[in-house]
Amino acid sequence: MENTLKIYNSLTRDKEVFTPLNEGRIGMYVCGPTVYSDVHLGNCRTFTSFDVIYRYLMYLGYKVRYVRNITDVGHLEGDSDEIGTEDKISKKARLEELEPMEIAQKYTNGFHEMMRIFNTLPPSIEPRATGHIPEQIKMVQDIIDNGYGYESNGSIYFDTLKFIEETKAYGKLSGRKIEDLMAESRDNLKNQSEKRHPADFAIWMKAAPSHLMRWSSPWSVGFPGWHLECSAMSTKYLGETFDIHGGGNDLKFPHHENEIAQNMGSCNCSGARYWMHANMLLMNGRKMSKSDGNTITPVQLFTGNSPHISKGYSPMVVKFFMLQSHYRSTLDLTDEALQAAEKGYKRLMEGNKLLQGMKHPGNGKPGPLDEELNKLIDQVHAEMNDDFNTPKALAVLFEIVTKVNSLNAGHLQLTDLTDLTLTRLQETFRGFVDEIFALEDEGLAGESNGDSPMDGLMDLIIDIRAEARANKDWGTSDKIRDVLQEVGIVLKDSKEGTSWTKA
RNA sequence: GGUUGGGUGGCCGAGUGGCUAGGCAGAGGUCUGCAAAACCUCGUACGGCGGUUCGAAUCCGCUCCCAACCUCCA
Repeated sequence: MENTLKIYNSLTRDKEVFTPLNEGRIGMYVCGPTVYSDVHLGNCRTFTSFDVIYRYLMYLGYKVRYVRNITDVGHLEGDSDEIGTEDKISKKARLEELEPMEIAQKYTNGFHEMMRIFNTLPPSIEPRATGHIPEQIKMVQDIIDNGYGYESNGSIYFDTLKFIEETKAYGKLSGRKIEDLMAESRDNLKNQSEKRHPADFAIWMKAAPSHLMRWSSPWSVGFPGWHLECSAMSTKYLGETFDIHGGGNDLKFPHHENEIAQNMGSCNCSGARYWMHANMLLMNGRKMSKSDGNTITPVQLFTGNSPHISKGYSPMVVKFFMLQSHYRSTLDLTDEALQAAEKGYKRLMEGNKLLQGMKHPGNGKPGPLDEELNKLIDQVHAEMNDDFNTPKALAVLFEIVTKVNSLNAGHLQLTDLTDLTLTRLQETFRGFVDEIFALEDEGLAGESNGDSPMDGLMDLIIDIRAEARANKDWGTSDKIRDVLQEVGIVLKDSKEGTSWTKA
């Protein structure tokens, strides 16, 4: 098993050994949401994936600067680049009769709240597009100065055709063939377009009179193009060249391709060295889409208020469900799969709790079991090092859970492993559950510290039931068990006694 | 039509030349007053057709099907 970190680089379509630009430090940029409506569940998957990646990089000891933007201007509705096409934020502002910035703030707040619910860390820097208008104007100017931008009726377009002819550096990320792009007829444009070529894209747009969001620039009162903010802000906070750029797979083209072109076009520098793309969350085998009803909101998922699911699933169950697939694979959300995830999540968390509560009796001897456990510990790290393979890492953790349960049930003996191995096991498991996957324990089970009234109460009830059982008073004993079950508490009998968890 | 990635046992989902993925569901067993939980055992799956190879789910060719992107979307 390899113990060096490998990352699949979309740019080269290959897994590569990861080496940061500056030893010990990593700059990572992830394309954040456009805040014009409630968070989409797919966003949650992408940002949860990158949160685990962020956390794992830190777990490995790197100092990571994680930049994730908020796009609050420039993202147009429908077929873009035409004067008069509405900005998503502006449109929503008009519909809700609010200031554009109120819209941006409202949905940014909602986004943050959802990210908290999924127990993800905030990024180191969360820049907003509207907060970086001067930087974007400067980048437009640089692109013009380098000959890759042209003005047309107050708007500035990126001259993709010229960029392709001179650099051959367009289309690599998305696999588009340059010939195909160039072959696109200029007739496609008809007469209404200001663009010279269909592949050109706006980097600065002159604002229509009705447009609510507008800034002065050397060319017109207007606003920056959609792709520009990421190029400008990643450059500002991470430098002209940085380590990792991430985002959803659907941003690969044209967004990321254009970002690269802008970086090259403005400073002739390459931008990100490793491009990472998270794949789509599907439902019933197809991409979630609001337009055809094939969608579910995070809140609906939690409450069960949706025709697509039979009941609600907690945020951590949903997160666990996501971690059970690789970030580069599509994931199909189904009710059955969620039910399976719910049970799996509980098994994992119960296993962790049992393991953390174990005390080594001393006199542990190394042997086959000890060796096996140490192998598993190495393996779980190796799996994560292999392009953040969370499903495989989880599979290894489940193998450890089986061992832990066997130890607990007395089928295996703690004396067959060393004190050190138990400590390693506990640290590794805790590290993965708490620090890397960041799965919170929603069970609220009877904890060993037992200082809440609930714990005292449960101790009493369990004690009474134990007495009844000792007296073979099965009526009382079963009544306690059944009634507790009805209120959502499950009793678990074992040789060591009885414990409880919330159902 | 072009680009990219897929089709794995009942479901979800890893795996990329020989060696158990894992979770859930299902069957049998152990334990238990009975259950639950836990543990043990079990399915021998890789779209189809050819080819390469001692050996292929894994490589090559053909073919069928699916998804995403190509227009805003994580």
